Amino acid sequence: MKQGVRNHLLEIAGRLFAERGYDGVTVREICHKAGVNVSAVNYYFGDKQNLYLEAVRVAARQRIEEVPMITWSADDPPAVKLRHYIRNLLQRVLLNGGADWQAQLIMSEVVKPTRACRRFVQEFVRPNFEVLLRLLRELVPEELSETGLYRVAFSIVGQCVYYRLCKGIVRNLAGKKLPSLVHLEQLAQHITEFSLAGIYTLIQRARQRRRRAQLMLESAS
Amino acid sequence: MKQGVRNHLLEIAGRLFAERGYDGVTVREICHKAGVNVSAVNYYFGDKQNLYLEAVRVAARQRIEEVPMITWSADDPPAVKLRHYIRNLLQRVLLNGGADWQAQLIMSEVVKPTRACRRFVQEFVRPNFEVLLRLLRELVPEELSETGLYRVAFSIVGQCVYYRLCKGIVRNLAGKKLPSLVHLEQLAQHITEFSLAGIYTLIQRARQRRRRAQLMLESAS
Amino acid sequence: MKQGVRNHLLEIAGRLFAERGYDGVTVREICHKAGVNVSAVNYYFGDKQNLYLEAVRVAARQRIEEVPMITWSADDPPAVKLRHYIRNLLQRVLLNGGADWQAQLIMSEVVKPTRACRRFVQEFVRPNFEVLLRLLRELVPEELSETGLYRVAFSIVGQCVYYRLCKGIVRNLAGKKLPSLVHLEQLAQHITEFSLAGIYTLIQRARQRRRRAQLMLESAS
Amino acid sequence: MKQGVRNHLLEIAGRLFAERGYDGVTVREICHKAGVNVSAVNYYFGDKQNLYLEAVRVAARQRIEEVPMITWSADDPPAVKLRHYIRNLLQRVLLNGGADWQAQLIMSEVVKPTRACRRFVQEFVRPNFEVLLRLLRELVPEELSETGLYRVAFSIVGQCVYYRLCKGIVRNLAGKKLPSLVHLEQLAQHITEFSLAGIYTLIQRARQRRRRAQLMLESAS
DNA sequence: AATGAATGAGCCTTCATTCAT
DNA sequence: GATGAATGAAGGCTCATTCAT
Repeated sequence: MKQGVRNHLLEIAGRLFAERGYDGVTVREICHKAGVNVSAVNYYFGDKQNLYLEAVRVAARQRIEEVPMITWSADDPPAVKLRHYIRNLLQRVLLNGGADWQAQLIMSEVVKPTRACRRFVQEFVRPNFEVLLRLLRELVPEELSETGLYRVAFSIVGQCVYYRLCKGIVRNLAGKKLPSLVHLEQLAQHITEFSLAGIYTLIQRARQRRRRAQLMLESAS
Repeated sequence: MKQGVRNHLLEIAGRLFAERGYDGVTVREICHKAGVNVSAVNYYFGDKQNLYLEAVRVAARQRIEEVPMITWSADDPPAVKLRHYIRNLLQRVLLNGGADWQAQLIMSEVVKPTRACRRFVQEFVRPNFEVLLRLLRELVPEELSETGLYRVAFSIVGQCVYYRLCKGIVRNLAGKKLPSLVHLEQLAQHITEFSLAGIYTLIQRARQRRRRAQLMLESAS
Repeated sequence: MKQGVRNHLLEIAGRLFAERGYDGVTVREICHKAGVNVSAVNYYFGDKQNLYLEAVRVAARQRIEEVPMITWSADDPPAVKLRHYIRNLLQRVLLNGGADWQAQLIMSEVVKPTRACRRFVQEFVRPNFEVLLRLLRELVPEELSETGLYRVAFSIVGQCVYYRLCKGIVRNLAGKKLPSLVHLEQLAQHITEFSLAGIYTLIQRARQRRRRAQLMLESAS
Repeated sequence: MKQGVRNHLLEIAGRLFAERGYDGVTVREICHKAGVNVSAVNYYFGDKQNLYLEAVRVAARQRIEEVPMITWSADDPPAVKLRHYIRNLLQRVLLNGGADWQAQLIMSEVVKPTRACRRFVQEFVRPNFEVLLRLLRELVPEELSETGLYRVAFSIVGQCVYYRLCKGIVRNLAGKKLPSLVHLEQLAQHITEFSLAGIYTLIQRARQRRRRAQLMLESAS
């Protein structure tokens, strides 16, 4: 029961921070809505800042637990792995049930990292990104430059997180089409296909370049 | 010189708002940094809120003036138009020179619209989006559903705005590769190719579906 | 001791409000003079307005407690009742000891009711006035019109409250005679006699009018 | 036309000050409603304080001009003079047409004199009061003490000014009877009769006291 | 003579935080 | 361990006033 208050506080605070931002929420309101004393925040977390930090941390941890990184069998074809990765990312990013504030909170930090969270956020994002990079390396052998690889990775991630970051805009532009648009499986399918097509084109183009270079080499010899 | 103070105030305020958000900036600081009186904000704009609103408006207007929407000749092939559109969007979104705060400010509103700006932002975003939709309709004839079309549009926009929205993350993950990554022309080229590949694939898939359906129809007759 | 600060604040604030009016007093000064924090007013009363309202309320309540409405025995002659009433009103209205600000504050509201206090003041004044009306009805039977009755009542009240409302003027005009002028018993005696004389005259005049009317009636028949 | 602005300013300001008090009115509003520049008040009057002072002065002067003190023929019976005096006072005090703010403004100062106006107000009130005192001396020969005389004078003045000072209360208590209650002639008639009755009673009582004293003197000799 | 842009003191209030209990 | 009364720094804003024109 002791931990109960602390967790309850984190839950309430996270939700409010996600909704209205750090400055948009007062300690009083958090405590009031949590049904505890005004100084509970300071008592349990020392600081409003620290409460915020903890809330983000908890949000991230819970999100990861709820949607753990998939583990592939080594012999899965890379294209399948990519689909899994994308669906995984979308799951983390898209709303699911009542814990939407978690994604919202994390995204706020991703977009504009607080000084308190900067390192934490990086440590949260980087591993996921490196998994994606390794995965893409399997798809696109040595033909593609490192920079090109990063661009592909960002293209994929960008498509996914857009639905969360610009949620308000998407909702407004989509209108009645919204539910079918953000349908998880279909969306994952779309982004995967769309991206794979892009990747294959890049590969072909790289191959063409290589062949052409070889031909020029041969004709030159 | 009369307009000087007002504009200077907008410049300073916009920069700070973009950096630290509405609540993260005090009127006092704005005025101090602008080298004018504490009550200058109230004098010129009546309100902190109104100063913010005006700053966003100015940012958007300036951004549009600096990077006006391209006008295509009617006989440009759609693929070329798309490249133009994407480069245009990237130009608006990516940093250029000292006026980076403009894009930053607009993006903040796009991600989480203030009540004061909600309508304004929608009126700012929607027209651009509809240009894209019409453009995509030229590329993907009747084969693609409306929902599919929206997904493609969002995929394209998502890739572009990602570099701004997650600027901090991109910078951190890219490290030394950052400059070459965000090189405007190359980036526009990449996203265009990547997206066109995706679009063509969708078209082919749609055609295949149609043929298969026809075959089944013929064999059934 | 808990209530101490709150009450002290009410005392100080009431005194100052009575002296210099609502706008003439700052929250800072109130708190400073009360020896408490600047935000104590907001803490205890939420609002400067509310502090004022409460101060007026307290002043009225205390005044009523200090000088409770007299209760007559039913067989007291009306003239005696009137003397009691007048002395009672004078007591409430005239300065007594250190709590002069209470009467002052109430009178300010009577003269120019704040929107916040309007209803409250009416509810405070009306009952007292109706007691007077009933009392006068005992003195002046059906001979006097309702309007005439009200005029008498206002004449009585006017004489009493004058000493408070125009206290400054009275003090200045009276000079050294002030203490003997505002001597409670003598003043009550004066106003009672003065008013009773007026009332009796009105009654006689009314009776004469009635007799004359009767005579004309008889002579006409 | 030059004086026009100054006078217009005084008119507008007086009206507003009477309505909402010194602190309840801003210089900006006065100037705005007068259709002149923001700094006109400072230009013409140097000060807000000074504008207020002038406004009160003007109000008093105009009031005196509109309702000049009556001059009696020496052989008017004192009772008639008193009726004139009372009607005169009521005229100055009661609302008449659009210039009600003048009386209101003067009364505010009478009730609570500003430091700026204190002496001025006294000089305005005292002469009128002394006229009344002389008049009463004609009615009540040496029988009445000085203090008694003052009490009578205050009783008369109190009845008159009550209708202005407690205008709000009177209006509220009187309800529909208000118009007939404040009818100038009738009200003057009432207060005169009421007061004369009181005076005569005092005289008779004084005479009785004297006779009794004489009788005791004679029986003692 | 008259303007109005600009000033800065000061107001009420909010808020995170502390400290005695 | 937990409370909540009390704090004081700081915030946005209003307002009378000034000064260059």
